[in-house]
Amino acid sequence: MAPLWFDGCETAAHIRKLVTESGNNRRYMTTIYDVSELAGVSLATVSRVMNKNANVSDKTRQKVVNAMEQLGYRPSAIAKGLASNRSSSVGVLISELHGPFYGSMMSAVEAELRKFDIHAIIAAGHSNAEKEAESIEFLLTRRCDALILWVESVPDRYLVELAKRDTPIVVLGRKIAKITKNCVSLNNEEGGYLAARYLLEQGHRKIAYISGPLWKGDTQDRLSGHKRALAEYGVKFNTKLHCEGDYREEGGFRGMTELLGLRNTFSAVVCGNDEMAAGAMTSARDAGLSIPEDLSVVGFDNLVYARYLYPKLSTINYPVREMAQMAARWVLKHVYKNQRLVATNIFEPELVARDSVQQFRR
Amino acid sequence: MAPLWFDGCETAAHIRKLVTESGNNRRYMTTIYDVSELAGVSLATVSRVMNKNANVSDKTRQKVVNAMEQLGYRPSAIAKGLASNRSSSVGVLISELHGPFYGSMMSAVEAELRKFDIHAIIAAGHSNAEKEAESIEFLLTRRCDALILWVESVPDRYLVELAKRDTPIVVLGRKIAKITKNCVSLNNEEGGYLAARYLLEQGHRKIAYISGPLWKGDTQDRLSGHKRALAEYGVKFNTKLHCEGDYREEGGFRGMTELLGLRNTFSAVVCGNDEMAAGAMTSARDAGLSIPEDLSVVGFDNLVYARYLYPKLSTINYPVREMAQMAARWVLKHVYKNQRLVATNIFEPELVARDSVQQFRR
DNA sequence: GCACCAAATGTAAGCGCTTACAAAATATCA
DNA sequence: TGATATTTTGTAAGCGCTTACATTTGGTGC
Repeated sequence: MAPLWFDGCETAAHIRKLVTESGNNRRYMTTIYDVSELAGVSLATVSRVMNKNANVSDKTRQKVVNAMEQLGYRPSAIAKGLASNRSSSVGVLISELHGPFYGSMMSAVEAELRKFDIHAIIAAGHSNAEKEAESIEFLLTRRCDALILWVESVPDRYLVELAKRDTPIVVLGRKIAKITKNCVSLNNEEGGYLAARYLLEQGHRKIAYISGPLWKGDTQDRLSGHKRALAEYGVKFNTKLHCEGDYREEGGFRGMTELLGLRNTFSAVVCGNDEMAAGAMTSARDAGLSIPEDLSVVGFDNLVYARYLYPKLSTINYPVREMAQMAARWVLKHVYKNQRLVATNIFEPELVARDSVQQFRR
Repeated sequence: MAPLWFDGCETAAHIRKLVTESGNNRRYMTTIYDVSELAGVSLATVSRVMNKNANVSDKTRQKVVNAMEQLGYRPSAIAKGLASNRSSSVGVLISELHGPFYGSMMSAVEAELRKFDIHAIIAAGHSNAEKEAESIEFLLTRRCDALILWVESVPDRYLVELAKRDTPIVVLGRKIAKITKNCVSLNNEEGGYLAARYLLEQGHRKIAYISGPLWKGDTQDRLSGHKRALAEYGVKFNTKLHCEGDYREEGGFRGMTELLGLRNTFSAVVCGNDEMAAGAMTSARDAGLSIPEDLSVVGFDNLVYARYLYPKLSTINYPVREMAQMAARWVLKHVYKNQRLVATNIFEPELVARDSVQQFRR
């Protein structure tokens, strides 16, 4: 019969017994303690062989490795994190978990970090200040060693404050004056400029514009680049040809439908991003227009599938993958002291000319 | 002068002092201990107010909440996990972090879990047995409370064994005989059947097929559904019209190019998924064919962007979101004891007829 | 053989929480 | 009012690791 304290006092040690003795159902995973016991060494030694670093004789190491194998031991990242004050994970905040743009970003960050056995903990901000802040809180709670943030709604000062706290951050896709060193961003103004200039060069003068939501920084930047190009060619920006979208296919579709409904004449349209371009093209075609014969269109982002659209979409390349990789490297360097060179903070967009734009002929 | 042990002995208590006294750089986040001290209550009480459950008087609760606020306290999920043997996280393994299909899946799982404050820890398996197993190990290491797995390469028996261990699993998109209760899958055979039958109904007889990789289970199932439909219409499956793809746009492009190069005649093609359909359409158009006039095409998956392709793609609906949600609910029910009903294990595909298929006329 | 040193191993305290149990405070009722 | 039941609070022992420091072991050179 078990001693009196046996019932109430469920320490891991007892559970160990229960599990082995009776197939008890309580969840219990092998610990470093089990390993040390089986191998006949101390906890510290087991810890040493796990972390590869310290001096352990081959004989001992072998004993430990065998014991681990035999027990199917899996170290607990949780316990390790608590003891070492390092979680070996970095928080990644993006707007949505789906969507080609964020997908590439996430994928690139993850790939870069994983090379160094760092894990990305991913959260979605849904382009909403409250949810963004909440997700950041969450990541902090998870004790990430650093944060890579693609945030659209939270104000600059919030990020500036955040940067002062214990967890290093890098802000992606946004340039904030007081913490430029923590920012990796794109020259959106130039992108907007390139798109418009391309159309102007092809002879277009009546150019419609389906922008992203106007409250977003990148929307504003692209728009002002757009205007700069127009001005350069002496074309006045016509607000009737401007329509606010949502950076999604639906928005592009609706935008084009609206633009067409107004009986404006325009020979080309630039869209705030490729997804909207896809939607806009569908709408234009529904209205009986052919692209690019009746309407030229240029997008922004150069998503993987831009070249599978019909006609293949001319667009502005957004080097997301490179930027995401850069963010990851920043973290690797500054947080994990991996000495990689970090060079660029601001990336430049490029025009990718494909088949959706035609020279203007009247 | 500080006592002798002060230098070498960096306990959190000392760091607390160092940080406050000298702005020392060591990372230190406020702990439950700081809160309890400021509020003038015990650790247990603070823990109680955090977990909302137990009996705490309003007065005390308020003191604690104030202290937390004042200190900017953020509980450590790591410490909590260690102490409670629950990480409040479930591991999600998918093939790729990018791509519209997995994006939807991930997004749906995350949304469902988040309602209950459970976090998804996401990992990629890259359709490669070794990496899949490695990722599973990783998630186990992270002490996830459950695993939701979309795995393609790891053998059935591996999963059967895994299911016996301490961490509950649910397998998505794959049906495994010995653990059907843990599986949420699609009737792929029926999907393949529906796609082919649709074409046959429209009068097509020479039907090409660009499948996914043949080693994948779903590829096989769809293919056999395809053959079943052909047989029903007395059409012989022509291996010369079959081409193995990779479920990606590139594969569809290459597949179609190859098919066309062989100078076969066929009036329609069914593609293993929408991404390949997009690639195939591009290739066909490059070869001067119009769709659907010269070639009808049907896809599989019904990705969000399928209806933005040109022409709008006819395809088979794969209810990923619903399935992902179901997997999440399974976990919520069985692991977190949230009493939601779980009904379906096998989902049925449906034909979505749009514009990429035309009645056959010779 | 012995002193000495480096390498190998062990000891034990601590990471920030949870939780069983004990103790104290308050409410309830005769 | 005091005895008892109930609610609120505190105490302290873990959770599975890391790591500073102490101790042991096994070579060296003389």
